[in-house]
Amino acid sequence: MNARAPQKRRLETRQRLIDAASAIVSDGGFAALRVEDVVARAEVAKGTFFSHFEDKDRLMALLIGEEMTRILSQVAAGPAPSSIPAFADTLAPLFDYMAQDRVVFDLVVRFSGAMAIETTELISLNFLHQVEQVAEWIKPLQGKVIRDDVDALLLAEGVQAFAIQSMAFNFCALHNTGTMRERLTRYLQAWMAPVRSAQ
Amino acid sequence: MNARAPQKRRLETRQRLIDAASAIVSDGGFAALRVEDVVARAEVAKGTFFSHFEDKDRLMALLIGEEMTRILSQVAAGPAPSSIPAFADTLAPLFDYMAQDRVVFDLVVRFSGAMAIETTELISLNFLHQVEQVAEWIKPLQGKVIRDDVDALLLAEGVQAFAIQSMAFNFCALHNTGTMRERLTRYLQAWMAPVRSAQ
DNA sequence: GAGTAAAGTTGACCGTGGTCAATTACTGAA
DNA sequence: TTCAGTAATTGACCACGGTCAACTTTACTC
Repeated sequence: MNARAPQKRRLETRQRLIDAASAIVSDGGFAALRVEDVVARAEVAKGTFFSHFEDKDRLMALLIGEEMTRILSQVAAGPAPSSIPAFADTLAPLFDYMAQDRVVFDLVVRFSGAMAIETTELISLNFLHQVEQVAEWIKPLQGKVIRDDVDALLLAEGVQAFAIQSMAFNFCALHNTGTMRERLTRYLQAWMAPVRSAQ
Repeated sequence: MNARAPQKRRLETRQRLIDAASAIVSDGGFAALRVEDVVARAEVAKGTFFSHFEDKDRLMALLIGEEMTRILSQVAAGPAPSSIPAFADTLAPLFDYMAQDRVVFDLVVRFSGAMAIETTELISLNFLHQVEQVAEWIKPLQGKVIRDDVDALLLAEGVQAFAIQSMAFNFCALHNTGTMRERLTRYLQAWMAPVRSAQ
């Protein structure tokens, strides 16, 4: 019923593939990643690649997901933001990584909603953790510098939505005024600040 | 300096390609679209396809953009929403079309920020028009059922950001509770309602 | 150690998007 | 009408992701 544990050989092969791919990406970027180059560098046959990864995108998603996880845990270990603009600053390393490259951004968006049921997609999990982390930061600030009429989790989801929007605008020819962070800060101010109705 | 006007023959060929592609999409969906099938149906050579469209994605973006434009103008011709939940209802035809199919959604997101400078990408323009339209709807409601401490255009951009987020969650294995519209309505309520600070 | 079933790997092969030098059709000037 | 120059089209060709039946290695049983 449940699968047998993989042999040591398989784990080594898998690691060789990942290492080869990482090396190629680190000089040349994701756009330069070719499956043939990966298997040549890892000294395995092409078929082996696809026995380890469903497709090329999954491997890229794995590499990106690992890096995002690393960055997020670093961010989470640091100090919590204490004001609304500080949220954009604190999360900047993560967002800069996602927006660094069109290929990366497209893949992140594509995989942020997991591709299929029952998957353990790193990027998708990372997005969940992001939201949880942001919600944790928000809670103690609610009623002070952040509105408290809305659930912290919903606010955190909004932060993510606005972050994606800001990143997309960053690549967009029609919205080329201002930096990503300025734009995001404006959104977050409007989204999270306690508002006194004019009425 | 500026290019000569295209010959009639060229315009006819282009239309034949578009018609062929439309026909294939309408039975089989976007996932079934093959360039070879399109050129076979249009009775032209493969090279002709790529002299008319930069790549296959641009043709798909064109078809999708045309449909989105049609839907948006229909929506714009209808009655304006007069409450926050009504925004989700009024825009539903547009969002349903975008979220109907993974291929469509991915392409829309990819092209919503135009791909390059100086392009006239329909989807990208459509997004701008969407924001303008939504802002027009928002303005007369500000100070009544919608907050007026934030610019209508910024609010409209937020509507778009939340719509994308809701659609993405719709495809996501990890967020499979509730419909897209319910989710969007919750966001919009929090985003646009006049809020009295608890403080 | 021999036998064998499952895991792991291989590489020739295929599908499909995209290229480009060669060819054909059109246009406008003389 | 002729002809040169340009627009439009062609299809053989390539690049690259992905498949799968055959083969090799490993792990387990007796």
